Parts: sequence; C-alpha cells; structure tokens
Amino acid sequence: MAIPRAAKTQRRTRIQEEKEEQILEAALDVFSVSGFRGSTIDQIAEVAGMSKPNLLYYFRTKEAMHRALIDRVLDTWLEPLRAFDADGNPESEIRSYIRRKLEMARDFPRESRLFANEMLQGAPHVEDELKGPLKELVDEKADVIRSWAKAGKIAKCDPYHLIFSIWSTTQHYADFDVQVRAVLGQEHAGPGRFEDAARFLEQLFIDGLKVKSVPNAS
Amino acid sequence: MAIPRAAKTQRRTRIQEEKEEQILEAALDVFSVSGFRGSTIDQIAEVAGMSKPNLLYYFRTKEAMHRALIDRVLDTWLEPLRAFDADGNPESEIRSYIRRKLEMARDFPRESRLFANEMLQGAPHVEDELKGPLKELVDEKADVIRSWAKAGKIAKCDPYHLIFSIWSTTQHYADFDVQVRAVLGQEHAGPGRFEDAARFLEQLFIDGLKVKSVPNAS
DNA sequence: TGTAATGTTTACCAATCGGTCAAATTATCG
DNA sequence: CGATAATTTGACCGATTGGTAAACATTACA
Repeated sequence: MAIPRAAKTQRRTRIQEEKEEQILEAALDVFSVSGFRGSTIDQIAEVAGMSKPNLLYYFRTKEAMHRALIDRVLDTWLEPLRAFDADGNPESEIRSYIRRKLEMARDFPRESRLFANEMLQGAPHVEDELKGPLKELVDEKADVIRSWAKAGKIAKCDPYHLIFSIWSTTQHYADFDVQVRAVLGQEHAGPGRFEDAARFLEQLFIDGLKVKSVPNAS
Repeated sequence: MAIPRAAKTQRRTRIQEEKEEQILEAALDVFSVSGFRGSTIDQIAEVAGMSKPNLLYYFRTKEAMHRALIDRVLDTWLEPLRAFDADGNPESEIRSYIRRKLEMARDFPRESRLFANEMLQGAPHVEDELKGPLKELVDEKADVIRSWAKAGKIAKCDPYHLIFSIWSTTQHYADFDVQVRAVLGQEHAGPGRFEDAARFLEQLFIDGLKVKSVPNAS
C-alpha cells in the first residue's frame, strides 16, 4: 500500500529527494513564467519528464508544489539583504548589495519571476511572510541605513524607498528581461548588459547618496 | 442574422462602444492580476456583468480581448516618455518624468501590471512592439540624454540603463504594491507613500546625475 | 408600424483542468 | 530468493475551460 510522502519510514528515500528536486525544478520553470493560476500540473509533469499522477504522489496538490517552491526559494532570495552589514562601510555595503542582487537577477531569473508573479497577483500565498519576517528584516536594515545618514556617512533619505529602489532596479533585469533585450538590441543585449547595469547603478546610488556639502552649515 | 463586430454597418453602434468599453474595463481587472493564461472568459464576464457568449459576440476570442486591451493601453503607457523634451532643462525633465511615471503607477496600476504580466511571460503578444516602436522611441530619447551628458549638463552615464532604472523604480509601486504596503506597515502605507517615493527618487536621480566636479580638470 | 439588423441568452460541445484509484512495476532488505 | 514497502502508470472522474449554434429579444430606421 503506497502512502504518499514517506509517512511510514519518516526518513526520506534517495529516490524521494531526487524526484522532489526534479519536480520543483520543473515547477520553477513553469510557475515562474505563467504564475500559479496560469500553470498546469500537466505542463510541470511534461517538463519534469514524469507522469501527472507521479507528481501528485510526491506533492498532493498543485498548491503544495507551489508552496514548497516558495518556501525553498524565499530564504535564498533574502540572503543578500541579510548580509547587509551595519558595521561595514556604507558605500561598499551598498555597492556590494547592488552587485549581489544583480548577480541573482542574472543567475536566478526564474526565482525572481516566481516572486514577481506572486506579487502581481496580490501575494495570495505569501502575504504572511511579507508582513512578518520580510518586514522585520527590512525594518532592521532600514535602521542601519538611517543610522548611517544620522552619522553623516550618507545623505539623508528614506531608507525604505532606498531599499525598494535597489530591489526594483536590479530585479528589473530578470523580470523584464525580454524588454531589456528588445530595447538594447542585438549589439548591446549580450551578457555584458549586467556589467553595464552594475556600473550605472553603482554610480547612480553611490553618487546619489553622497552627503551634500551644505555651504551655510557650520 | 447576427454578425459579430458590426461587419455590415461599418460604423460602430452606441451599444457597441459602450459594451466594448465595459468588457475591456473588466478584462483589464482580470488580466492585470492573473495574466493571460491565468484568466478566464467567465471571470471577465462576471466582472463585466455580462454573459460569456455576449462577450464573445464583441470579441471573438480571449486573445482578441487581450490584444485590444494591449493596443489601447500601450500608447497611454508610453506617453510620458514621448513628452521627454530634448530642449528642456535636463534636471526638470528628469524630475517631471519621474513624477509622471509615479502618477501613472498610482492612478493606473492595472495597466502597469498588465504589461508586467506580459513581460514575465516573455512578451508572447507584444514582442514586435518592443523591438519596433518602443526600441525606436527609447533610442531617440537615449540620444537626448547622451547629448545632455556630452554638453556637461548631467553626469556621463548609460542612457538606456538610466531609462530602465526610472521605469523599474516607478512601476515598482504599482506592480509590487502588496509588498510595498506590507513592508511599510500600516503607519506609512497610506496614500502619502507616493509622495515619499517621489521625494526619494527625485533626490536619488537628480543628485546621482549631477556632474562631478573633477578637481584635476581644467 | 413593420422589418431587417443588431444584440442577448440558453443549451451545449470537445478539450483540458486538478485530482483519484487500483493495478502494475520496481526497489529494499531479511 | 521472497515478501513487503515504495514507486509508477493508465484509466478515469467531475468541474471548468474556450468557444459555438440557434432561438429569442431588442433596436434602428424606412
């Protein structure tokens, strides 16, 4: 008698690990393009090279697949922000944060699109994570940025909107990849576009956040 | 005998205009949230308050609805960029471009999400528009920005990535609205968030694009 | 007013959807 | 090996999908 998801043995089989990995990989392919509603189990099954009932042996529902995917990807996705160091040099911290986010857009575009799809649909599956852990993390880092501004290390600015703008500019290269490539044209849409973007964004944010010398200040 | 879409009379009836408007309005509601694949004619029909066959009397297929919607919205969406004036003052041109894009994110979030959805899915329905009219428009404005930089009116920068960064930062407030609200929390997620964003972005882009005084230059 | 064109609805279709089931196959291990 | 548990599959289910046909209702206009 087959009991789904290894209820008996507790420990996960080698096959289980492999197949679940294989399924989530395919699910990422599909969900990241079509979103939850627009994706079908059959599509995922075909990409995974498995039969539909076989997928449903490892994940009981389409929602369970999506859920597992989100859970697995969420941590990775927030890692760069966690690395944001209060004790570091503001300029280099911001610079390397932009770099890392841009690298993620380049190396994990599907993960970026998965979240983008989720956001567009009103985050029906992750709203709790947004209001909980994400908000707390951003609040913490916003404090860091605010303290930098207070110490005169960077210009005074709204730390939340600074974080938003770094998120949006970097993720843009994953989420709107088609548009970026179309506009840049064949000559400039090569792999070098990420380097160009990095140079521009670093310049923009570093210079844009430099403390303004106020003539009439002491 | 009913012939869809007024093939006989050539001229469009009052009813046709009203109903087509009504349908596209509902279609925008639905498509902008769930994307093309994730949306159903039944959903649109329900939102429009009409029966499904009645929708299909005005638009022969789901694709036709989506197509009509995209066509209608595309022009509006690019209007702010068209208004970008080569003869104007760079600082105020960029400032007002950001303002206008931010106002559109506030006032037409569905239109923004419609395009975002389309981009995420690889632009299967608008790739031609991207590579044609959009690229030409951006090329033209990029030239303007480049000439400003050459004239020493703004810092030297990649004009394409500048445009991308303005697009992404402003549209973020429409496309990722849920996330923005969740992170800002109840206190700061009110209507004022657009003003806060405008202030921050103007500061960022204006200061970030100021010409750097190079000490060792003549 | 009459009538032809336009607009709307009910009933329906084949295809696809998420998901189940039982039978068949394969892996594990004493 | 044998047997038991784990895995895989084909056949199938009711609901939903995009779309059609034809009867019915309404409008426009001579």
